[in-house]
Amino acid sequence: MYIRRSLLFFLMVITRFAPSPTGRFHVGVARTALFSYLWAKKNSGKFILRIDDTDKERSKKEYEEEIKEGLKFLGIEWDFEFRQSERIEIYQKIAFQLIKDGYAYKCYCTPEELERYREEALRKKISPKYPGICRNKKQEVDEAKPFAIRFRVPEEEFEVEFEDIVMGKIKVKTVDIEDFTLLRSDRTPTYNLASCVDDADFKITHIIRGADHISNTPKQILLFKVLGHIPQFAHIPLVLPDEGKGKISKRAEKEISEIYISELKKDGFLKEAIVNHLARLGWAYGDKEIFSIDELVKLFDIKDINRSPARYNFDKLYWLNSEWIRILDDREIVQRLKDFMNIQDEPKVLSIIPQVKVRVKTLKEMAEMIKPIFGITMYDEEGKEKFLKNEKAKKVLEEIVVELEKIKIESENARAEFDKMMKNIAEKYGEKVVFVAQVMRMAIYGKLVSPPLFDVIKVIGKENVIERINSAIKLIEHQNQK
RNA sequence: GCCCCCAUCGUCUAGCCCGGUCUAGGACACCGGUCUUUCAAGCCGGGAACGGGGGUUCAAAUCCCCCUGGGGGCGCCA
Repeated sequence: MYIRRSLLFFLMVITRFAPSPTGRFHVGVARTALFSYLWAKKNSGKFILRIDDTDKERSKKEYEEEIKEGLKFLGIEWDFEFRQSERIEIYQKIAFQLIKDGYAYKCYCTPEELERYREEALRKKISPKYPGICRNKKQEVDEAKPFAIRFRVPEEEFEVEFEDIVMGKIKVKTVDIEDFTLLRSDRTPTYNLASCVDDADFKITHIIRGADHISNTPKQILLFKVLGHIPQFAHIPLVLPDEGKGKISKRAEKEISEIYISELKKDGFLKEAIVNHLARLGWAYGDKEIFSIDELVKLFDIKDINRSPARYNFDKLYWLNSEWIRILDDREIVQRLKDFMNIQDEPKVLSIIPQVKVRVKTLKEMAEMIKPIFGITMYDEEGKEKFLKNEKAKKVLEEIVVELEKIKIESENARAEFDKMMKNIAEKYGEKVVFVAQVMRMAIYGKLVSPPLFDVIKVIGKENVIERINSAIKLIEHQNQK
């Protein structure tokens, strides 16, 4: 499916997200994907997914899968996708053509030699760029020796200048740009070559990528000029980890699993919240905090992105997630809950959602809070110790059984009757209502925390509740015997 | 060492471009209070920032310079 070349084609915004499948899909990468996607959508353009897998050593299929799954989960859909490994011949052809046209040359320096130059330069504290040894060598010599192909940066001293949509005007002198490699000695293309060729071929209008690519841009512009297509650039500041130093990808190998999209999904974060949070990192729209993806498409603008790096902030993500749990329709919540618990009786779950959704921050927590409705698998130890122990608790429970029998749960004023019952029992045993409530909560839910008791009873059903209370009574008796 | 970028509460940010309306606004987090059968949520309130130094100007968070601090890059990685 190739994008048709038409008049529209030249006006259309085309962005791309070009991850290299050499690592997991984390929030930093996801944000650049999101921004590229938003910009394309906002302009009714196209969004391309390009897998930059020219590094065959490090590229892994599993990472590619994780990236795609992550994008799908977040709702970032692409119009077209391809892999650079499928286009190797194209890059090679162009590299050799560039030699013919005088824009590139063969470099016979060995990796070992280059490494030596580098180390020496670093030791002498001078710029470790390629010294241009092969630049003026006769090109036909040593045809049998392995060679790489390097770009010939113009001799004249001038400034390569570009207007970055986010960063503003950036100028770099040609003397500060080295003769970068286009094709390796094993004939595989480097990132700079493959990336520019593709961006030119697919007529990418806006390259939106991380700020770590700023220093590649002047090189690429030189190459783009030769290729005849220069996109606009928008370099977005990197996302910094929650704490500590260095960029997120360098810390990614470490223990922080919360930065991976797949982990966030597993932990019960909603795509709405993640997207919302990602968008607000380095971008704002007045005082507005909650953005749906549709609103983002409308309101987002690359030029409003901040130039300073933002720190990833879990507290805010949690807050946004709880907000989104409340915003989403209860039926939708039930569907999404299926990844976290087995749901046979949907209506039952649905009926308790309103009481649960204000109490949790993630779907995972939500599932945990709902599960006891279908049966107590174990009693909370601390709660058992506190409320399911002595004779008084037993008496209270027995009393509850008797009184509960009298209440018609479905009737109009059942809730009021229930409240009155609790109060009366508390008074009778010289306790506060809290005590009675907690004893009951432990008996029917097995936990110290639950949705309001009356709602729980309604969902579980009076018969089952009484059964559970009787089990709890037996538990107390059993413990007292010991 | 060289190159590029940045700098407002702890964090994300509004304001900065087009100086006065900023006794610097919002949000998260935090701390009080209130409500309450648990836990939350809600409501009310609180503390909390223009990195430092020079200019320019009647007036600077806003413009200029220096310093400091932070980030990124300097591969036959992407």
